[in-house]
Amino acid sequence: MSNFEAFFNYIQEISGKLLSEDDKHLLMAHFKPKKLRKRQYFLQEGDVCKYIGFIVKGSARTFTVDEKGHEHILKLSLENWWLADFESFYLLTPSRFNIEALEDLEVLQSTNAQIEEFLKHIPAFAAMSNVISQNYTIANQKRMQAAMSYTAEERYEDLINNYPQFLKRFPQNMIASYLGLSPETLSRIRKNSFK
Amino acid sequence: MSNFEAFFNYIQEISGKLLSEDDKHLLMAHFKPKKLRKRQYFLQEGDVCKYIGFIVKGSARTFTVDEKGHEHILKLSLENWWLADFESFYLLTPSRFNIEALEDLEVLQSTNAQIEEFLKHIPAFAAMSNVISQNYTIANQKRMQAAMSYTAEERYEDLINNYPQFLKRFPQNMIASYLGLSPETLSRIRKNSFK
DNA sequence: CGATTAACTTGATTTAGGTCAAGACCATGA
DNA sequence: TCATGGTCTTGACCTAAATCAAGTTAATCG
Repeated sequence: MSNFEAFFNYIQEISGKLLSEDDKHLLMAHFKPKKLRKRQYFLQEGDVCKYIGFIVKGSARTFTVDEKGHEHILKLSLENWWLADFESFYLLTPSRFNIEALEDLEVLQSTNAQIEEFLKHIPAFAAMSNVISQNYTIANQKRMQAAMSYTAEERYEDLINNYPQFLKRFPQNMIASYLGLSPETLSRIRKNSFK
Repeated sequence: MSNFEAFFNYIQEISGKLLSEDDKHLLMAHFKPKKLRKRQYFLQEGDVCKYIGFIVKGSARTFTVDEKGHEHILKLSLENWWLADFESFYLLTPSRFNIEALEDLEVLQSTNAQIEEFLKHIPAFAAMSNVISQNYTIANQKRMQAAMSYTAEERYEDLINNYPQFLKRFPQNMIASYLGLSPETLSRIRKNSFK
């Protein structure tokens, strides 16, 4: 199953450990492939985020809608990223977020209870989990700092440097929302930086 | 050693597991008490964050200084919180942050290499680490959402609800900086909300 | 293929919050 | 004790970015 090959490689690469055949069978037994078409929702506001998904193909956005009906994108996700509202997933509380496929999406998904089992029984999976936690903490810290200390223009430059793939995969208005800008402002920033 | 008693209780409470006498001796052997007076630095920009500290008493702020010389507070920390620039601590890269005691500060500190040992040999410590990672991820997600979708006033109300201790422990200009506001703006917000 | 909808640009105007400046109110320590 | 420096408030002014509006270009789909 080629879906799972990519997934196994990812786990082994990030963790620096090998998966046994038993490990692989356990993962295949409890990660279910799921396909979503563009615009379909992986999670809707108010629902509990029962599943975490590993993105095999496609992209998604995690966003909120405020009282004025404005959308704010918190996260943009691509292949080999994990997809979930972690607050809702860990605590089993209703989510304040929506997660929507921006392109046709293929994920391997599993439940919180299952993840606990993987962590207990698959050393490579546990090691991967620790590395990812670290990476998340670091990325969050950086993003928070950017949001607080940088101007709109600096945040855009930062994105170009850190996530150049985003520019190819996501429409400009999504990027703007991710940066906390109106689409008009981002359009003007791009115009100015091209000279 | 009463410093360590509070620390042990914290680990046991968060992890839901007990520490053996051996565990406690190992922790006491490799967490060093350290005192800083108000205004002293736990970490300076450009240095590698070699130590992680558990705050036994006092408070601190983590901040950057931008090109214009403006300070931005990223984190305010109190008793029973961990103190470090995690990016620098995990990756051993020079830090972009300063960490300064806002009150006389007592921490128990240890190194990255030692933490790895604790994680390997002390189950309660490893469990605590996982819980804290979860809590951090959730808190970061919330804070990012607040920064992106809320007005200055809403962010202040959010702080009152989530961290009421902050108002008693930190001067108003520090709170303002933590919220990404000028001190004048916070002063005006407070004035308006009292009627 | 056209037709419809979504994405992007550009200009005019508004606004939330920042900056600058001055005064009031404090703690702290020699 | 009062001087000194940090903290908070208030007012006048400024600016980065949002909003509103209209037109243009690019995708999508029957």
